[in-house]
Amino acid sequence: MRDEDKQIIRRLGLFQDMDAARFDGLLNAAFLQRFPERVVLINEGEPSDFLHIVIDGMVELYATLDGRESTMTVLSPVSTFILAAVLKDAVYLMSARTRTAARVLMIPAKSVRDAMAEDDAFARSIVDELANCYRGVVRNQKNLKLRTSVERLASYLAHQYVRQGATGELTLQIDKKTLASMLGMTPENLSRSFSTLRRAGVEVNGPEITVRSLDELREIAHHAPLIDNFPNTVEHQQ
Amino acid sequence: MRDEDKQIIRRLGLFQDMDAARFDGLLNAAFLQRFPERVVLINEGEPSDFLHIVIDGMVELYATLDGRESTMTVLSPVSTFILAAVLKDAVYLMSARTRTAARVLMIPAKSVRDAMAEDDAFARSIVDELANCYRGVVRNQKNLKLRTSVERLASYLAHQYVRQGATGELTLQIDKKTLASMLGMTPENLSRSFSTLRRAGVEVNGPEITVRSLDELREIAHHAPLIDNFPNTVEHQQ
DNA sequence: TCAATGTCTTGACATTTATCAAGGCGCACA
DNA sequence: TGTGCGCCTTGATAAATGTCAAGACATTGA
Repeated sequence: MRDEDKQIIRRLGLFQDMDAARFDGLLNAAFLQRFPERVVLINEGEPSDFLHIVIDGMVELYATLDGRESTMTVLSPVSTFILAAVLKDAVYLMSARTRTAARVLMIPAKSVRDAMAEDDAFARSIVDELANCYRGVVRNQKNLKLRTSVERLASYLAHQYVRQGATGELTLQIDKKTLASMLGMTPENLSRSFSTLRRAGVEVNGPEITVRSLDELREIAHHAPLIDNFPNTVEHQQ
Repeated sequence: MRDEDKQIIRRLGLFQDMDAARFDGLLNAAFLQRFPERVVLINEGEPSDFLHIVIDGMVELYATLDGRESTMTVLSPVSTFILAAVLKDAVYLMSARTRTAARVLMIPAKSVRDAMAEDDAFARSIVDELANCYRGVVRNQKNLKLRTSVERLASYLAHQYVRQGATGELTLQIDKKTLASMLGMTPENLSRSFSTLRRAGVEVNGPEITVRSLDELREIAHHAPLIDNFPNTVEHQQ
């Protein structure tokens, strides 16, 4: 494992207060895997063997019920996922697969639990991380229950607009089918939602989106800090 | 505060490993409030002043966006809520109000944070509690995204069926308007979903429900342990 | 006792969302 | 250079869900 990657991980809120020797020990037990796109990393229902950290590439968390499937979120670097399952030594509630070629750090679950048991500072960092994740899911659920699908799309675009530098142009990081599922609608519906937003100054060219006015988008979305503001760089996580 | 109530709280997973003296200190700083029904305890957006614990009665957590409102969950004793906001010293993401007359223990947020900073066992109990809550919300989100409204109702009834002793009879603990909102539908829709379930042996008499067969309900709901099983007695919490 | 109120249900209808089918487009690959 | 394939869009239609209005019923309080 490259020292550069080690530094990236060390800088994560989860690890930065950890005892140095223990951090090294944890990473020694871990391994950095390279995966091609569309590889399933985790199946829901399986026991949690590893804490995963996306170092590079994009990873989708999704869930299934009978034949159905729904994208819960898409993670970009650097994000941990399935922390809660690892801590509880429980089965995964979501599945995960790569969307692009990706590098994923996998830390044995037992090592994480042991580190938490021994390192008080690490235990407190975990509290902070979990609290963040928890609040992320709550925001997500509010988004789902309080907004229509067009509003969710507008809110998503407004979020990406800011995240990608507020230039008025943004690129969808994920394909539209996955985006649709993440926003809780069908691909056909997403297409139609985009057309609805055209009259609000949203132009679509494949994955390239032009936005006339952030405020207009936010008005449509009924922008609300208690749903849309992401306090840290932390994205949605399991 | 009655010693009996103290014992109840002490037995919660969150507090049972805590240093005894610190537990007493925490409770001394706290106060047990009695509220009539329909009293707003918390408004979303306000800074988190207290960790709340429902000792008696029912408390609804809900969220709003512009004029809209949605019930996130309804808590019964003994449940903590808004733990994450307290730990992060952040604003509440949800509002709370009593549904019945209720007794609520309120522990000053700063006391909780101080206790976590000083008591390592308490910090680890918090990790466990947050991980539980987190997984609860994830299950909830899967429920919302993967099931139709009739299926969500069937799943709710199946859950209550078991929870209330699997006698074939159960009583709705909350009014139907709130239940509808919690399940993500309108009251009218809930009524119609109940009629749909009639052909599956569900009889409704006001809040009294008779269920012919749990399996039948579960089949309709597409029962799945990874959504519906509640590992501990812990109910949904913030 | 009766009016007033709130809850729940039902019907008619509108809107939203999903499904099915077809076709355009770009891209990989033979 | 096709040719197939996957992705996306569009149209037609169906299903699910929401809205509005009315009425039944129980509860409360004057």
